[in-house]
Amino acid sequence: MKPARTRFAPSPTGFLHVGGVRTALFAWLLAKQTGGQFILRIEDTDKAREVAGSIEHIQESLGWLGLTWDEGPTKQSDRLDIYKQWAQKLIEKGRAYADPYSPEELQAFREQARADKRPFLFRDHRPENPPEWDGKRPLRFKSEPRAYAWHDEVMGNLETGPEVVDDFILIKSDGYPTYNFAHIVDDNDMDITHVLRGQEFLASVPNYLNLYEALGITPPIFATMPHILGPDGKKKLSKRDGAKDILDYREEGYLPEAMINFLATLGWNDGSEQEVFSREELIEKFSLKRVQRNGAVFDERRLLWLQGAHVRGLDTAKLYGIVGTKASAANFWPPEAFNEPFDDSYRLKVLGLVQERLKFFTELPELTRFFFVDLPVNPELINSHKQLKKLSNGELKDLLEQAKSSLLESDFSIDDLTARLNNLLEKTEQKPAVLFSLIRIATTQAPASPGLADTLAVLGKDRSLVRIDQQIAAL
RNA sequence: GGCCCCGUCGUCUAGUGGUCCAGGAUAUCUGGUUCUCAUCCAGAAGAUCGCGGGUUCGAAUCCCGCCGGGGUCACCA
Repeated sequence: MKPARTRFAPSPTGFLHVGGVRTALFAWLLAKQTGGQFILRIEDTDKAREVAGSIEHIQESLGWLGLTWDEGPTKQSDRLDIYKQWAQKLIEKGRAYADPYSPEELQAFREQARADKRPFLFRDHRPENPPEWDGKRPLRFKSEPRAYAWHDEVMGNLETGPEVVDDFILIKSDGYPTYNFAHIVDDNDMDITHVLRGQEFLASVPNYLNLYEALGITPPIFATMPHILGPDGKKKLSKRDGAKDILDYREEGYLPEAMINFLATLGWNDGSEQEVFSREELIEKFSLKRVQRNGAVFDERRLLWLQGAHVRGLDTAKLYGIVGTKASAANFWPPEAFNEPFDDSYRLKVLGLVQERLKFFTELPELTRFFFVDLPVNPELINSHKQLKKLSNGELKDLLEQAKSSLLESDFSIDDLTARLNNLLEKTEQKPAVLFSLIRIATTQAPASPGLADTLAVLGKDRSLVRIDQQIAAL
């Protein structure tokens, strides 16, 4: 496949949400797959909607996901002269004219069209002798409506009649170009080969096609992405539905690999039954032709599962680097994890034990706190245990004393601990559900923890015995 | 209202005329894995393929109609 030059062209109006990121991802995958370039372009032609800091925020978001750009960010506001030059060409060719109407007059036309239950077309009101364009009025494209049939890599073959082509605005009265005009000039200037964009632009394509012709530009390949849907399965996912800033997922401790896997398989699959993909596999296997035409509901439970799958698949040492160290700008450990005498080796062992039950990283403190702090005895853990609550305090104490005297002799290796725990089972004639539960509760004071022998081995002899004593004293 | 897009288990999806009274994953439920949670394994339940016609020996797959949903008709992108 020839090298593709794709672009992601957000407007700096706030944070990036999953929909925008997925479009960026697909464009990036296409560029990587073909050995082409991925370009970041900022569509800042609407001064009123611009939000300070969003350009940096967008770059931060793409950076987190590893969607690095080869060129840009280029701001459209820096290219005003270029749009004016192309506009001038259109004026000279008689394909652009000044819009003589006031906003109020325009609004009246629209309302009339609405009342007549017909679509509004500006060209129905095209002035016979438009004033010369002074840069203070909007400049409109003089369309030459005709029917179009074109191909969209995702949507397939599309066609429309001439009735949908209209005289849209090229340059606004503030001197800035519209998206409709600027993106065509820019894509041409930047040699963009594939334009990926959301479904909301589909209806405008005939207009663009008409403009491409007037400009003498060969259109790029179009690929229209279906919407990502909210929980109702109908409308586009919105902030109201909980569409979050993509960087929020970083704060919650999601892996960029999991997010990318999730987004890529929301509306795309390779035709096999594979669900978990690495970044490299996505680059290799992605294809626009296999992108769904229908919208897909954003289901965070699927993201959660994928996150777990990626976390489990990671080398523990690598995961350790990701959840952060004391020196990191941010880490996900409970603060006590950095108290004396806990070191990297201890924390690494703890992480190894909780890795398979770790989903997003903000869960790490509740999963691991008891490895770093002697939690107070929680009587509820025994009182609510369906076997332990039947035993008297004397019986419980006796079991713990027996455990203690055996563990006192142990070297706390996994093998020795396992052997001793099994011996205790025989000696006390108790079921694991009783004995192991009791020791587990005594040594962790947590509703859930990794396997008993593993946990004891990591806690070590001193901490384990202190906690057993603590439990005995509380009975 | 015009134009355009879409319609397979709750969700993400496989499927392009027969191997599909529809496969996988997830979510849910059940059982197993010496203790809890998780993982893992096994199993259950879950879709008259939006509806109705037609073409065909045979249709989720092709054709027509309808219904439902969405997008668009901005000096926003």
